[in-house]
Amino acid sequence: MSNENKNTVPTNFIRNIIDKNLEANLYAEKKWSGQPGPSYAHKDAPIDTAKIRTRFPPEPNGYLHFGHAKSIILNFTLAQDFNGRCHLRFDDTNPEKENEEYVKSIIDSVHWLGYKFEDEHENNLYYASNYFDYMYEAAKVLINAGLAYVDKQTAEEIRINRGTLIEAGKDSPFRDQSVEENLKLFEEMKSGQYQDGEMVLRAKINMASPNINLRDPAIYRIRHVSHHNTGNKWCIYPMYTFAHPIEDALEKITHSICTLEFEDQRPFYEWVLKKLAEFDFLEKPLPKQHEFSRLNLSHVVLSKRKLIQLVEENHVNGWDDPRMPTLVGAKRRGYHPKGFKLFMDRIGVSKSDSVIDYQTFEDSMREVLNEECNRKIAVLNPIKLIIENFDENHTEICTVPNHPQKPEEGTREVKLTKELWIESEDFEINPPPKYFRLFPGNKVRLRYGFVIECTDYKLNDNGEVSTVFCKYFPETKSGTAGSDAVKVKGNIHWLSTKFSKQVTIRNYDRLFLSENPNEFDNFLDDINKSSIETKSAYCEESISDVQTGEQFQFERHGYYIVDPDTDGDEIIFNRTATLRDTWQK
RNA sequence: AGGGGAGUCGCCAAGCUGGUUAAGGCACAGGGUUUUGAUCCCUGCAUGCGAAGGUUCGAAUCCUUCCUCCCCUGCCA
Repeated sequence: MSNENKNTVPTNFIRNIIDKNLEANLYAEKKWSGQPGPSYAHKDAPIDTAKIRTRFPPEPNGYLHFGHAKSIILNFTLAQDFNGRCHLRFDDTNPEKENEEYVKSIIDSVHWLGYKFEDEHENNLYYASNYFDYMYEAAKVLINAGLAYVDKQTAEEIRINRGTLIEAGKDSPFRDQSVEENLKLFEEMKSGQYQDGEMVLRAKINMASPNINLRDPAIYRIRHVSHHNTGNKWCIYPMYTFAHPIEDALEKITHSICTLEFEDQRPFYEWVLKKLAEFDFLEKPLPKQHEFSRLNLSHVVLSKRKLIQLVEENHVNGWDDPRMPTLVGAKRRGYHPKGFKLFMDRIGVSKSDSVIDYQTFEDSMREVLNEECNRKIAVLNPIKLIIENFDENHTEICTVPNHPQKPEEGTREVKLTKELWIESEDFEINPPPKYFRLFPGNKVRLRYGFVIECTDYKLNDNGEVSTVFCKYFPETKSGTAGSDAVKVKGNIHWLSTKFSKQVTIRNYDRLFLSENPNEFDNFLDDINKSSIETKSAYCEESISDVQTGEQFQFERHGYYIVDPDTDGDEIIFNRTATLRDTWQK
């Protein structure tokens, strides 16, 4: 099936791996009972109808950001394209940081991107915390096999004895404790007889391994903390390194895709699965971990810590501030799910560290917004235009297409009168070279209306242009036979001062000035002080019945979305992106 | 003697079981269409694949050495 996609979607190393795995019939006998579980739960189950299984495994300890979008889109499209399934699994093994608010937001964001993990056949929404019994069981399998032990060293001692990057570690004095003793202590850990940090369960591998992750990693710790899902049932919690491979195996994941920093972890991931399969706790085929490089975007900060700081120190207005690179922020900004997908297609998936130009992201959004958005007229920086030879009691109806490339979207009417608002940038007293908008003596077309010629202008007390005067050519009405009798290069938009509505505009710009804000000692020093500009503007009358979330292109300006702050009296628009502008000043 | 990764056009990225002129996208530059200086359409854009050697009729693809960058010493994920 990837053959069909080769023309549209570029291939990547993960697709190649899956192709090979499928050719090798690796999953031909993989069973799936419909519910995650160890070998005994799947033993008599039918062959899995899903050709592959992937998963998106967020920890519910924050809001999803653009980097997560890359992972979500990767995992879900892989599942779609290869006739598989993608699970949404909350990796909630650390009760201290996680909560239900994040769970809800993450589910919303995945849905918003357009992905479903549940349908009439399967509900693939899972929680690692629902596997705690299995993990406890798995830990005992390792203990019984002499492959795990309870260590009473302090955290400090363990750290010191781990050695360094270039020196081997030292064995724990508890490393050769009997299986019985380990079983007893682990049981006591579970039943709450010890304080946080008093002891820890460790895998017994090799304290001299050059890979530090294999120097007897901790796999269970004591935390007397209530868990958002399991409440007070547990006071011991598995570590990510131990829990994750088990979660994948229980769910029969075939391809466990994560970012590059987990590469060193892969040997332990494989160790856990191999051992648990040896003792029949898990059955083959086992999941395989594959790593790709995480998303880096110029002018954007994506570290969870920094995002939290931006919100908590009020440098932005919350997680869904349209300037935040969160998915809730993106939604409010007007960035489109289809734009995210196009963007991901464009940047590809590889293992090399890369920084993508923000422009690539923004341009992907422009491409889908151009397609998706109907047009409206708005005057953002108004000055008055008076048509001297126009009857002041006359209202001329102008027919305006809703989308120039999509006639099926229909037309609407806009009223033209003697007194209009036009954009102050569309008039110059002394125009720069090649300027073809309005200036004294020049002709332009009032878009969808008449050709006019500038006759005069008036300044206000500050010396700024306040009013422009012109005459119009009645025979040049757009859509009529003689409309092109007078040729003009320029074409400007306008709104009747009588028939227009005042709205509020929030023009957003990038939050950080530098390409890489992370290079600053304090990234906050790089914040763009003018990343938001709020102003009042005029919009055509047809705007009055819009709903929150509706998006438009304001012709010759950019893409705008109706903000949730909108209420009956005041319509608020957020600027998603400007139009491309090749007319450089 | 730490280990694990990565280096192909300004930014991404195919190709890498060696074989005609090194895909494609974005950006950029020209041209065309256009009642958005938007969109759209055409054209151009690496004798070069981190560097140097080597093997070969032939190397981005194989070998050797070197250079640069990223990740790893949480009872975080």
